[in-house]
Order: sequence, then structure tokens, then C-alpha cells
Amino acid sequence: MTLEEELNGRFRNEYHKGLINLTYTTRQLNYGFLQTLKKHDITEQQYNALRILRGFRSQAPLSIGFIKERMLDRDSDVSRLVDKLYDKGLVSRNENPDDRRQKSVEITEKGLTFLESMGGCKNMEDNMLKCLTEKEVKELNRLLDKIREGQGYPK
Amino acid sequence: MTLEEELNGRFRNEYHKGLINLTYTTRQLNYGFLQTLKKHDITEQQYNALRILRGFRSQAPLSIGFIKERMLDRDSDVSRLVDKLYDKGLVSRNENPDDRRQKSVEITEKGLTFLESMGGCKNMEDNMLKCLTEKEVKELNRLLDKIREGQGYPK
DNA sequence: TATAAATATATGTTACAACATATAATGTTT
DNA sequence: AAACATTATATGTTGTAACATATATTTATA
Repeated sequence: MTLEEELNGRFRNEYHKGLINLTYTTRQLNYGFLQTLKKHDITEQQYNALRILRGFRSQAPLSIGFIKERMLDRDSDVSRLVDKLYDKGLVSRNENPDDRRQKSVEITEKGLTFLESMGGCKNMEDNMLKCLTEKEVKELNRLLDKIREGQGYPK
Repeated sequence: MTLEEELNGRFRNEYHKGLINLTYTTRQLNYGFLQTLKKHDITEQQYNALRILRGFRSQAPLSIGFIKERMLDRDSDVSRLVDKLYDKGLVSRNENPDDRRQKSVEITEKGLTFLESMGGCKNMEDNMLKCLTEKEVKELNRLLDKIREGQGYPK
């Protein structure tokens, strides 16, 4: 069933529909993913932070600010996010002796194992858009890139 | 700058990028909209509920459940949403004499005026994707529809 | 070098999302 | 009609997002 049918065709125009469609579709895609994360007792933001810590572990340890810059959410409360991960033993956290304002955060073995155990999520991520052809995904990415460029947000 | 550049090209494949791109772009679009709502001291969900109450006022009064079914969010806590709108005087709420379990909720004059005062949002909504051509938006909508159909969610 | 400005992180607060459970009214079954 | 199931809404609870503000440390300026 199309969104148009679902919402009784009450759109002013194609652009209006596009906006709602983006919101609605993304929310739906995200819902399934969130359920998986929930089973592993971790929030989306904690997961993102942990992924960053793994992705950049060649540059470890990382500061709170470094992680913050790479989070999808603007102004994520990384300080408390790392707190939660620390409580679970998934990251280590120390004072940075070079700059005692900073923290040195690193993913632990337990954290790496945890991410491994979520391997299913990776497959899930790759499969969520599998109903599109390669060409269609590329077109989707092109359109999304164009939208973001058109917004004129900093960065 | 493309998402690819921003995130250092660390995507496994085009599908993976597509998923992150959807999340990221939608979040960015939504952010500006949320800021506008915030200025008017109303949350996104309250706004959605109020829009539903206006959109279906030919069938007014509406029950909580009727509104709930039409919310974008699954399992929205419409009972308390309406509570907030009621506190602001934007809706009326009465017991439905035909079925005393139900509430009869209606948008008030103040509620209608309030939505009118947010007219700018409407223009904003229509303009957020204005960087795309009509043809591109249609293609975007087609792709999004296809994604949602491919998910196999109920409804 | 004392003072001010900037930076990095932490903490306080409020409202809300998400979940479970409770209550009241209606519908169904025997 | 009594007992049970279902429905509609409300309430309780917990964690967290979003915001502001505070603290500690470093850097810049006079």
C-alpha cells in the first residue's frame, strides 16, 4: 500500500508528499533496527558511539569531542553516552595526561565482542533496501545528496 | 559535501550508504522543522495530532483511537498528547455518551487559529525539497514507496 | 603574570517516548 | 444474566533527549 493511499491522498503536492514520505519511510526502516538494538539492551546512540570507537581505533584513544563530531545527531550528549558504555564495560575511560580536560576513551575487548555479536545487524543493514536495484539505490543516494546540499546547513 | 565525503567513504556498499543516507538526510530535514515547532511551543506529535483534528473535523468529534490510528508514530501516547493540547486550550474533550469509554475530541477555534499562525510551516514543508525537480521528487517518492512495500510491515 | 577568553567535559533539569499495567465500559458466550 | 473477553483510555515508571549551566583546564591578552 502506498503512503498516498494510506493517508487518503491528502497531500498538497508531490513535494509535500516527498517530505512526509521521507519521514515515514525512514521511521519505518528505523523501527525494525531499533527493535534489534533493544534486544541487545543498547540504544541507537550508544551503538553509534561504539561503532565510531571501533571504526577509529587505529587513532585510539578518542576524546569525547572527537566522538561527538562524528555522531549522526547534532549535540549528542556523548559524555553520558560514554558513561553508559563504561558501565557496561564496553569502553575504557581515562584522563588524558596531555590535556587533563579531555578524556581518553577506547573500546574494550568486551566492546568488540559485543559488536561482533551484533553481526546480524550488519546483514540487516545491507538488506533493508534490497528491494531496490543497484541502479535505484544509486539514484536514491544521488537525490538524498542533492537534498542535503540544497539545505545549506553548515558542513 | 556528500555524505560519502563526510563519513570518509566508510560504507560497505551502496545499500549500506543508502540506509545511513536516509537516516541522516531525514534527520537534517526534520531538525529545521522541529526548531520552528519549538518556537511555537508545541511538539511534533502534538502538531501532528492537531493537524489530524483539523483534517478530519468534518467527522468531528474524534476519539483518541481514531487519532492514534492516523499518527505517524506507532503507539503514540495520544491520551496524554491530547491532554497537553487540552491544557493549551487547542482542543475540547468530552465523554462520548454513546460509548462512555471513548472521548470526543475536537479542535477549538483557538486551535484553528494556532494552526493558521503556523502557516509559515506549510510553506516551509513545500520548500524543503525545492532543490529537486518535479520529476526528481516523483522518482524519490516512487523509490520510497517501493522501499516501504519491500519491508513487509503490516498495513 | 594576572586576567580574561576559550575549550572539554560534566551535571542539573524538564519533558517526553516507550513500555507495562490498570480501570472502566462494552461485547460475547453459555 | 453471570462470567469472561475485548476495547478505549488512563496512569505509572524508567530512561533519555534537549536544553541550560557549571567546573576544570588550557590558551590568549593586556
